[in-house]
Amino acid sequence: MSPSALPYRPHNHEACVAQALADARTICQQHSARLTPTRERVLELIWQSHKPLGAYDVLAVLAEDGHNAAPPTVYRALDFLQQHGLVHRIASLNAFIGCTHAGEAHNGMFLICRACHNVLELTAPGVSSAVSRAAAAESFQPDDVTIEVAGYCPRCVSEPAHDG
Amino acid sequence: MSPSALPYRPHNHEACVAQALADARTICQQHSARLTPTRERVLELIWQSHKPLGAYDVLAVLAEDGHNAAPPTVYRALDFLQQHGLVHRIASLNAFIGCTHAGEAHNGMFLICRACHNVLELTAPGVSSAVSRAAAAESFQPDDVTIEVAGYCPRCVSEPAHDG
DNA sequence: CGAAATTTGCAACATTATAACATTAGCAAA
DNA sequence: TTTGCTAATGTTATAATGTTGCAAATTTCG
Ligand SMILES: [Zn+2]
Ligand SMILES: [Zn+2]
Ligand SMILES: [Zn+2]
Ligand SMILES: [Zn+2]
Repeated sequence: MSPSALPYRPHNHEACVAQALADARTICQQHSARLTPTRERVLELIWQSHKPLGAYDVLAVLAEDGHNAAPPTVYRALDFLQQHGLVHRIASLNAFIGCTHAGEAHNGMFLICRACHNVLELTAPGVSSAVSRAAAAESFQPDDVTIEVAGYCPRCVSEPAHDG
Repeated sequence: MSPSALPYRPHNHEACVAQALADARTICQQHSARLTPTRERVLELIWQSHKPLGAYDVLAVLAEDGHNAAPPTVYRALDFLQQHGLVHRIASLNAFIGCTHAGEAHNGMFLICRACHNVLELTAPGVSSAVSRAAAAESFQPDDVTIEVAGYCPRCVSEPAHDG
């Protein structure tokens, strides 16, 4: 494994974005869903960093684009992207982040840095199975699992803060 | 263990409330914190059922009480109660629920029924340790862990819905 | 008591999200 | 090509949730 996951180290982030957009096109085609210009632009904005973006942040950038959009436009695009597994909503932040496992069946777990605000999405099989067992012990049938861990990323535990 | 956890079966719920309030008094005393009438009333309202209650729901009941409260009153009371481990906020619902492990060190995991809206708080050591391991594998230092599982409770998997 | 700290009241405001309805774009059958 | 259908978008307004700032009241403690 890498010494440090993507969000925490310098990398060619344009490649992240390009890959995400390419994956999105493929997935939407497979789903017979239309990745319209607005939807694609919103996805691109969400991917502009590894930090989650609020719906109104997206809205503001669209406004800079000259796209005179209202809140429903953004929320609809985000709903669409969520539906097709391209973005996740982080409940504890009321914000959205690009899915790094689009297309794969996965149960995301999010590591949210309180200092630099980067978010790392993990697939943690051990966690998923532990949750399933705990739910099963109560005869509870899980449908959707939210796991969000706030704390400090490897870079920020040592140094004060990184906005990278 | 019981065949079915408390929220899912008929029980003397007044006893739940009374116990919660008694525990709260003890805990606040230990913390040298003041469980003022407003705070106690809010805690009682949160405990009125095993379903989470929104801040504005609390506000509405206070209004019925004749207590002319504004949002900050409720949010401050809720903040206080959270601070002392007496209630939890459910991020995926923007709502609050009484803590069933007040006073004990614990990492809550919440089973949220989509049909009857009851919430069961569990202490799941297996889950906590799996989360810790997953975070450690990324050199991430966890601070606060949110685990919320939406799905169907034992009663609602079979029958259409229970409001109990 | 009287100063300091905590708690509350209150008004305004900020942020996040949805409802309702009109309009337009994409696509296929007549 | 025209018609008719569905999905997508535009538009306006509003709902729901949460915060800031300051003044007044209450409690604590010397
Ligand atoms: Zn990147
Ligand atoms: Zn960080
Ligand atoms: Zn009960
Ligand atoms: Zn249920």
